[in-house]
Amino acid sequence: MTETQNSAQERVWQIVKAIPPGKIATYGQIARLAGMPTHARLVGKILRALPVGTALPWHRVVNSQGKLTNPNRAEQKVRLQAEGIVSVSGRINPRRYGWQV
DNA sequence: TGTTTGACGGACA
DNA sequence: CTGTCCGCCAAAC
Repeated sequence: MTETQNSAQERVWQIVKAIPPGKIATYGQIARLAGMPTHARLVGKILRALPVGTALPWHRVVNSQGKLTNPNRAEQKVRLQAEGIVSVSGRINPRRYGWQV
């Protein structure tokens, strides 16, 4: 494993960890903040590799359409609701819950 | 080293 | 609104 891979991974972790409670961010947004504007999919890949029970708020990451696309979306929805994030018709309103950086 | 995959995104019908 | 298509590119295969 190279250092660039490592730092990319750590940057993503750092950014996800910085998402405020009650807010959500998109994969593309995280990729851009990490300096990899074209690697939204890589963000998903990195999050997928997180250990179960990680302290990172992975549940605050959704796609650009405000939808939950991960394999564990049921759990994610529960966690989001626990933070007061309401989805309308299966979507999250970015105007209210989007993470303004 | 060539091919496929994918927690994406945006354009389009 | 839903569904389809394509560009993207590191990883996995």
